[in-house]
Amino acid sequence: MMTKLDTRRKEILRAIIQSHIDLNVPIGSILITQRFPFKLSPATIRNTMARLEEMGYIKQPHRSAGRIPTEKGYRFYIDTLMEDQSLSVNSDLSRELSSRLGTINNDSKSLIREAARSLSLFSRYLAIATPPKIDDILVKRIKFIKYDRRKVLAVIISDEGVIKNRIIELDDIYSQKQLDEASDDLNTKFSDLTIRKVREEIAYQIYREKTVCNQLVANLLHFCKEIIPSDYDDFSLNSLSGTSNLPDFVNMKQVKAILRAIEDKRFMLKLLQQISDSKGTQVFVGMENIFPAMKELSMVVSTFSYRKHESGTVGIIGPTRMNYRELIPIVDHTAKALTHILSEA
Amino acid sequence: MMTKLDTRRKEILRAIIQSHIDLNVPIGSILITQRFPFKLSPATIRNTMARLEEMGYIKQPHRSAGRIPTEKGYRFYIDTLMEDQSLSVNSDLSRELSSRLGTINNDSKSLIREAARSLSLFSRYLAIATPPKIDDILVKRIKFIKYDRRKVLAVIISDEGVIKNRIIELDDIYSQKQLDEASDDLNTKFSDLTIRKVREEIAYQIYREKTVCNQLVANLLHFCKEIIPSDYDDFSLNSLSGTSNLPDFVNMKQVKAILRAIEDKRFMLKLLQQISDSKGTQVFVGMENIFPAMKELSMVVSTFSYRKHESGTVGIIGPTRMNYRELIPIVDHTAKALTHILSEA
DNA sequence: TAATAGCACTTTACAGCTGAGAGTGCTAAA
DNA sequence: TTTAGCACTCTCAGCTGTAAAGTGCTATTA
Repeated sequence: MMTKLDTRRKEILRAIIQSHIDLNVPIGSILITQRFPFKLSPATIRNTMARLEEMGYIKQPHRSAGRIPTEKGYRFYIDTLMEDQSLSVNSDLSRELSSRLGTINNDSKSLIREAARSLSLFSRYLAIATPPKIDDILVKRIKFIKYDRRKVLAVIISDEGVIKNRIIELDDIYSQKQLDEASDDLNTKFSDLTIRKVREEIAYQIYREKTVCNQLVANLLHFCKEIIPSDYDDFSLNSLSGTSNLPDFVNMKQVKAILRAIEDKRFMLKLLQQISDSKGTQVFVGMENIFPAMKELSMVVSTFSYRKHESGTVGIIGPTRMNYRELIPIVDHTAKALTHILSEA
Repeated sequence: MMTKLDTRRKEILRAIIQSHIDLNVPIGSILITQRFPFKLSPATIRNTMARLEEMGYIKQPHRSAGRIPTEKGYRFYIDTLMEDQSLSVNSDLSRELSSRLGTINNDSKSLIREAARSLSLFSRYLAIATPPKIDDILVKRIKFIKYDRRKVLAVIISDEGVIKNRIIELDDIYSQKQLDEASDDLNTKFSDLTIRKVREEIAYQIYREKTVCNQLVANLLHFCKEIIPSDYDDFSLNSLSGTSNLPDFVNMKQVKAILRAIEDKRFMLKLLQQISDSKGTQVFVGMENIFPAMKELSMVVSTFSYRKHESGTVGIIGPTRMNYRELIPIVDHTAKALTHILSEA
């Protein structure tokens, strides 16, 4: 008996949430009886609603209004009530997405940016994408290219291409051959370490300078220290797309909060940390845990991986009442498509 | 007599515009007599206002409201009525700006981004910055670095550093020496041409393939064609900062319009063309000429130059009633500081 | 003759009121 | 256990009246 009651409650909760997602108004008992074939009178629905409210799944904006889902309600809906739609939508979107990403020649930056753009187009919400964490990328080679009397182009290369380059100016004039020797020296030290390790190693080498016999190498080491990037530096790579969709679903204060958050490096760092720990598509309902004043917003986000290394993130930010049933598969699929395209290149 | 009247009208027009900038309300005749020591009665002010309205410098939002400036009024104010403030403000801001830009090591991208950030901070409006047009940059050298069996890193270098790099995968295995020869070959053709010229030249060379004797060179030529950037491609470099300031001065529709415009490459292209033709700081009052639906917005924008080449732009977008007297010098000074820092590196 | 004071008129913004509509909880009956 | 009925609550849109701000016109003044 208890079980039967429970399933009914679940059904009604689902009905309320789906109705609220569709209509964006507080949902009353009569509306439910009209939209769903429960064969129950409004009064019965009301009783159940009262119970659901006690349990914290729904709430009233004010006395004598319909109910709207709480965050707990959405959470429960997403985790256990919502039926998967992944296949039906994909066939259509999948083509479109693939063709959009397919036209980009294998430049990972543009690819990630285009993924964000597509996602914002499909979802009509704000899309964000962050590139893979660079701290864990393996450094393949450090190369110095002479291109003027004293000017040298320093390039740090990983499996995935150029991580960073910078023109440096040396005190003395060196030949390309000397530079090659120096870079060989450095490469034996650093190659196949992660960027994080390289940074630590450089600091250590500089600390006990004695170990470095060659003056040029010592110089270059100091330059490397400056050039070596860190996750924290390079958030310019964040793609966000669809800011023009923003005003549709939020008020001024929220626009402000969102844009500030996204401009803010620390927020993005926090985000990355939260997400890249666990793989797959995740939903954050009501984001006040991560960033205050975003509490009426949700984020659907997924990770993609770039070759074998650490994963980047793509996702959307939208109102808490967004259509999770449609959007979760879209985000999921976008991330998978990204992983696929990036890995085959 | 006519002259005397004219100067009075000018004074009153200035008073109206400055009051409106300060208070953001329609300005009535009594308010003017209170805020300015004209020694005239409100009735006289009213008569003058009626004349100014006939002439199109001010208008009433509705019958029996105070007057607000028209675009023509702002234009006249900026061009002839506004007294320069450049020195007084600078001493303070100049330090702050220099210290902010000074901490950035000479990476032009970050520098431009930081300039936009500072500008948005100082102005409390939306700041934008576009890097120099790349079409007119001189290509210094094209270099191919082998780093795996078939994988080669192609780097296009100008005076200003790496323009573009990309990993390419060749069909055959070549030694670094072969690559060097090939790149020497290409360099004799392309070095010291502008990017635009190089693009044309590559197209021409590919067209009449016979001239190319070496198979490797022919291959690389095709890769170069893909890699060589164009102005239109690379608008990801646009910096905008202070989007969180946006909601303060515009309504939802405008937020939407602005953000869409800025995400839109074509808009930025149009902007660049309009501006980089003439040097110095310019003001666009009411921007509907450039982008429809931005008509209640103005843009103060200035150009900076990166070494001897084409200039980039920095500026702010704000409400038509922004404080031009303060902001024009700020934008102007930011552009000059950028030019200065970029040129000394 | 230019500047001013006075006055009637206009328009907006705002607060307060009202009725319709939607929804609830409770109670009594099926 | 479910349902019908009912009194009650709350919001929303629309209307009204009033105070405030500002104007243009006209008669008067220096």
